[in-house]
Amino acid sequence: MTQRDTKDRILDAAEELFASDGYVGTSLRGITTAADVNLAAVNYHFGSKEGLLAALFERRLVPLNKVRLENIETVLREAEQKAVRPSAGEVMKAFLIPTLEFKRNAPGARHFARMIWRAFLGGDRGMQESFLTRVAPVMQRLLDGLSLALPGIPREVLAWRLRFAMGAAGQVMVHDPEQPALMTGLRLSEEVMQKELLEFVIGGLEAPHED
Amino acid sequence: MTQRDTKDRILDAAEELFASDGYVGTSLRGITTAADVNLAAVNYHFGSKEGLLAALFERRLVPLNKVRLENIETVLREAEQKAVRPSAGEVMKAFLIPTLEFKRNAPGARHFARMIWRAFLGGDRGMQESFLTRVAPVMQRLLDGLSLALPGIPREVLAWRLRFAMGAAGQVMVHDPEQPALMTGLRLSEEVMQKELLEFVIGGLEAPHED
DNA sequence: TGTTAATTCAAACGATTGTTTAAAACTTTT
DNA sequence: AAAAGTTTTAAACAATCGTTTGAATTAACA
Repeated sequence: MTQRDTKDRILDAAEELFASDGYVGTSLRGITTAADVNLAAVNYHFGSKEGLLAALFERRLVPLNKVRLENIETVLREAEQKAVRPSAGEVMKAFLIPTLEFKRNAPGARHFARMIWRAFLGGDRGMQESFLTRVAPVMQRLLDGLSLALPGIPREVLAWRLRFAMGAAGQVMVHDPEQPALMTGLRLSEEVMQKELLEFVIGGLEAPHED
Repeated sequence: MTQRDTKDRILDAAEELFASDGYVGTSLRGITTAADVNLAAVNYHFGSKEGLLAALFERRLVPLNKVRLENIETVLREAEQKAVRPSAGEVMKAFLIPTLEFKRNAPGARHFARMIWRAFLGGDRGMQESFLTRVAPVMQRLLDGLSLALPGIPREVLAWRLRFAMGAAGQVMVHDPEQPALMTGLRLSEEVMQKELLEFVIGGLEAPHED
């Protein structure tokens, strides 16, 4: 089973390099050297550099999105059964908690998390497209949930608040404890940091709205 | 005065291309073609591609930072004179309003704004460094102001909340109305969008904090 | 074990990258 | 108007990019 070995080694090296140097900033030679495989292996196993990127998305994002969507649906279903409104915090946690866990747990996933959020936050062009088409359905349901939770706030406004929340969350996702800090005084543990993110995001989502 | 003409044409073309394709994703040939100047002009006038980037920062970021810092100092000084605490909203507005205005007003500055926030949000490596060293002093004073405004919240937590706020603000800054939207239902005018950002950010900064 | 298929390998492909060169064209100064 | 300085130009530089090739090697099946 050298094949699966080679493919996985390439995927692992690629997501680490894509995360730190970006898609265009990473060369196939850099990847194959890090993975200790032949240069041609990428084109043999994945067809092209773009094919490699697609395989990375398939490996991690698809299962993650499945969990996130299920979580959101569960919150919405339970609220409906009890005939109460879900809270903005519940809805947002249904999305954010698996997302944050995903980054914290799997060691390789951490790099993928950085890569994916760089794409979202406005990074490489090619990445952004592959990424957006895959998360769009999750975002839709998330927005549905927030609409239910905060009926006093127009949907367009909520769409923007959701995007703001994503921007804030991205700061945790792209944060690398090993890298020099963006600001001094950012020395919180990952867990505390994530609790703080939830506080901030919920505070922002539920902020009073005037027309 | 063909010289100044050439330099400015290069700067204008560069900030537009850097904004949409990133630093590594943009070639000098693309820039010089768009600027309608000879390829060698970049190296002649700016020394190198990196020198061009530095010149871009110098042209826009330095004066912007000056305004932002003055605004923050004014808020802090006035609060001190009145012997009251500044509000988190006041402090944050002192930074955000010139920032958002900067994007909205100058037509070329819009591209620079996108470029700069892409750098902050985790884009190109070289950009991030040039950028961070220049905004660090502004961030420090901003954090000082927030510490005054919200004495009940530890400084490390505030540092993270500030970073979250920057992540949220980045979503407005990188937003391009001409580009396909990240989510459906994001069809607000720039002004409304900016008002919403302030609501969200202040709500997040002032969110209740538990240890 | 012999045959076929899948994988790895070194080498090269053309295209594009940032940068340099030296002559030509243009300005400014004397 | 001649000289000196500045800017523009076309051409080429070596380096690197993603991709392809065909032979060498390994694995799977008969």
